[in-house]
Amino acid sequence: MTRTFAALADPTRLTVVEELMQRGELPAGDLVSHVGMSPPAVSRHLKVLREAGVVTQRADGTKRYYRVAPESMRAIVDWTIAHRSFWEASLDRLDAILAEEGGAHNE
Amino acid sequence: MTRTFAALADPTRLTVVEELMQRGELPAGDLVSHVGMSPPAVSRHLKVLREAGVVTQRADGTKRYYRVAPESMRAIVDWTIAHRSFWEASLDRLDAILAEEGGAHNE
DNA sequence: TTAATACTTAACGGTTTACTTAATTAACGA
DNA sequence: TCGTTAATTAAGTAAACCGTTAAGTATTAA
Repeated sequence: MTRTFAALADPTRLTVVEELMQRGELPAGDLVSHVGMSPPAVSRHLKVLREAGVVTQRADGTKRYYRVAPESMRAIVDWTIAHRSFWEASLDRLDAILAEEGGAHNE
Repeated sequence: MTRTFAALADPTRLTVVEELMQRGELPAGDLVSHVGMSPPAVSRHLKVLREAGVVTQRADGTKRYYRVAPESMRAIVDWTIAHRSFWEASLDRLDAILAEEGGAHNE
């Protein structure tokens, strides 16, 4: 889990992941021009994401197409769900306090 | 968002956060004995978590009680939800493939 | 086979991270 | 006030991270 979080802890990598989720699949070159950084730098970031299982690579000719591995996103969702009882309850309580302050009750 | 992920990208800090979510609230000292590290090291980790908004601190006498800020967990949930259409669709498709392979359909 | 394209790996330097022990601050009790 | 407990900040060091340019690999096309 820490490896997944570490992969998303860098602004460039987070941008790449969000771009890939929006566009579906992109070659490394497109990501280079999108993040405005040297190809080697982007290549290293992609390697980190790959080794963390956040993205997968597909080769076609000289191009390497990348896409986000949905399982990795699911892993994050699952982690939050595993501790849902904590933050859900806490936020419900917060909601209740705010509602009471506001003078209204959401039953 | 990267700051939150970075805070959770360290094994010691993730352990601390999970422990705090389970137990609700703990003084720094309890976390020190739980993670088996020197007090200064844990203190620095707690500072990182605090500055990332992942935990909050409450002073009582000489003790500093820590708890997880539910908003930070919610922020992660919201981030996954913002991109849900991507990973949900992808995994549904995967589910469909697996279901077909298994010979069964989950309507 | 030679050249061009797409990308990765190598090598290097500067910054950040994460631990250690030692020193410091703050609150409480005798 | 003095000493103890709880925690933080200071200082120092080794490792990891992130960017660059230069060099290498592989695929396509002339």
